Amino acid sequence: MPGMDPRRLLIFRTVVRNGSIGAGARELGWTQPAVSQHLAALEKEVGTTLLLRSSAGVTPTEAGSRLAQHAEAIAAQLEAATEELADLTALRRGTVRFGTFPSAAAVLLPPVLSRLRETAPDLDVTFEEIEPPDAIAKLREGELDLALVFRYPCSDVDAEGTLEWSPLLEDRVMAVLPQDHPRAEDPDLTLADLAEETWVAGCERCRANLISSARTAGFTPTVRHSTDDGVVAQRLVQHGGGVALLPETVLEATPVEEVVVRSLPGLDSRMIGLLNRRGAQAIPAVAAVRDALVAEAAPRTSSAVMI
Amino acid sequence: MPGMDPRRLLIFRTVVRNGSIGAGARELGWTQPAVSQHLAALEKEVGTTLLLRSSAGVTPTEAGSRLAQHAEAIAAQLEAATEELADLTALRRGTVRFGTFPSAAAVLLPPVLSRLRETAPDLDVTFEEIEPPDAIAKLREGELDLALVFRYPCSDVDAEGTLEWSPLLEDRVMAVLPQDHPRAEDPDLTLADLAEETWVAGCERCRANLISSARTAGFTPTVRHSTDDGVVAQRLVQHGGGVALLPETVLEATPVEEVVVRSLPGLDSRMIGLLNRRGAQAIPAVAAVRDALVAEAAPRTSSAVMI
DNA sequence: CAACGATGCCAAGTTCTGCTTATGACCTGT
DNA sequence: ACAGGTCATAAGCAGAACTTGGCATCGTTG
Repeated sequence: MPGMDPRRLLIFRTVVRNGSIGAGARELGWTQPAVSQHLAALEKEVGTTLLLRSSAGVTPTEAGSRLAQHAEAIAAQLEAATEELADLTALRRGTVRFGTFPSAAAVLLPPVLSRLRETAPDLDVTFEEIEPPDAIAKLREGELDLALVFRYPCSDVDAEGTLEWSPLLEDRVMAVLPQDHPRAEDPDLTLADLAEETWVAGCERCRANLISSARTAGFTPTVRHSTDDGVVAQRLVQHGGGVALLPETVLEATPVEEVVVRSLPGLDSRMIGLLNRRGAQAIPAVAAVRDALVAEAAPRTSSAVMI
Repeated sequence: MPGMDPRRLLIFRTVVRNGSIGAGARELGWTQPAVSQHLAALEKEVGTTLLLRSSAGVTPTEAGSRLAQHAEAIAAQLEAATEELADLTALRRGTVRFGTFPSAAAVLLPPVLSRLRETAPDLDVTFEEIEPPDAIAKLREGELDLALVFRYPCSDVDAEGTLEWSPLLEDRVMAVLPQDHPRAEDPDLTLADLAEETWVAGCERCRANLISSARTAGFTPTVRHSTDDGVVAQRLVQHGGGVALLPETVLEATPVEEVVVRSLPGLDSRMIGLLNRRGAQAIPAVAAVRDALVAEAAPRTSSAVMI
């Protein structure tokens, strides 16, 4: 770090621009001796006379004019910095790197983006489909600003730690049966009644939820197929591949007519929410995206948790 | 003036470069809370969160990284400024605008310039022939850094005021007679003996000196010709145009064989010296030129006045 | 799993920077 | 000669800012 106080450099600049110490002091809102002392200190710091004093004011020496030029450049840089920061805080600029899990990408994201185009037109939102575990990693490494993730009650509280979790809405898990299933329309159907079925499991974490739910219902599911694609899962069910548990948003995003969707007692919901590094909510651009998401999620479920 | 303390900006920069507040503090030679407080103040000043804190250190927000970039630019500018100043004080750079009166330009200047080429090869000396009165004006206006001027004892102390005078050497005034002058070789010749002669006067100030000297010798000279060119004056004397008073340096610079040069009692000397704005001696480049001139002038006369 | 080491923040105390007021010197112009 | 401009210096005081000490949190390690 150079041994020159940059504040004094700026003071020096205003003095040079004004042609006299007193005038510079007035512009700074200070008294003349204050500025005079600063200039003396600056000259001591740089070890050279910068100004020739006379009763008519001051004129810079050669070293003084060169230094004043540098000071001008620094002042301009400061000006630019404050302006850029103002733009960032006023959302006239800013980028948010946003990651969401696939099914939310289909359902929630488009309206949110269009909402943002209105409220913060100059905000750049770069968006990425990403599974929750990877999202957590990327958030930690600072490669992502905000992530829309889901979590099942059974899942450990994750390694939150430095991350911040804001629940958005509850995504009910539904049972999906083939149309010709004998109890497809049975109003008294429970999860335990499906103990002997073969199952189509979803992604790894959805499968964990299936197993957890089944355990509390008293059985261990026989998993025949595994896919994290909602359509594939439903088609498998449709064609007799088994039964499945799928979240409501997935079923809403990619409805398949030829299957029966049932809400069963004892099925958990998964929570959909936002994840970000602790403190990132303070970043205006991030907050803007969060607000848009909250506004979009609110009407979707009465049990939505506001933040 | 932007409302952001540039020192804090530099502190912020070192913290970002180090990845943690503590490490930044160590580099600055401070304690961690000191830096922490500065960062908090900076964030308050700009109204935005700049760093995301974690137990692993800090990572800049978007605003933080942009600001850090500006801070880098400012630091570089400061670095460049200190370097340039160091060059100026070390005489690795620098320009001196130097003015001298004509006859000195011929005699003193060439050796001085060659001397400077050795001691300060990267020093720019721009040189200008200028009469003392004009030199004073240009010094006042800051268009000249240093001037070599002469002054006669009779001349008022000039309007020194804000200017600084350093005597260099004494320039004796000599009488110039035609070779066929009846008393050309008379060892007892005095100025009073030339009362009835007609005179060739020099420049305005030299003429003033002639009149002043003549008055103390008891007569008023009859001036027939006037010229500020030393050669012309001597030629006029040679061809019977009259007698003249000319400074030694002029006679030395432009010797004319066919005249007789006499040192007479009661003739004043003119002082040759340096003039500069008060305080300009502190400028290294100016001091270098002055030193070279002093070194050059010293052997020329035993009565040289050192500074 | 507990302890350690790293990170950060906060509160309180003390040092010292830095601003003000007051004064004096100097040059300029009337 | 004096009034009005410039700047420097000295003394005093307030607030900034650095330090010390204590604590919370997180990640790692034995």
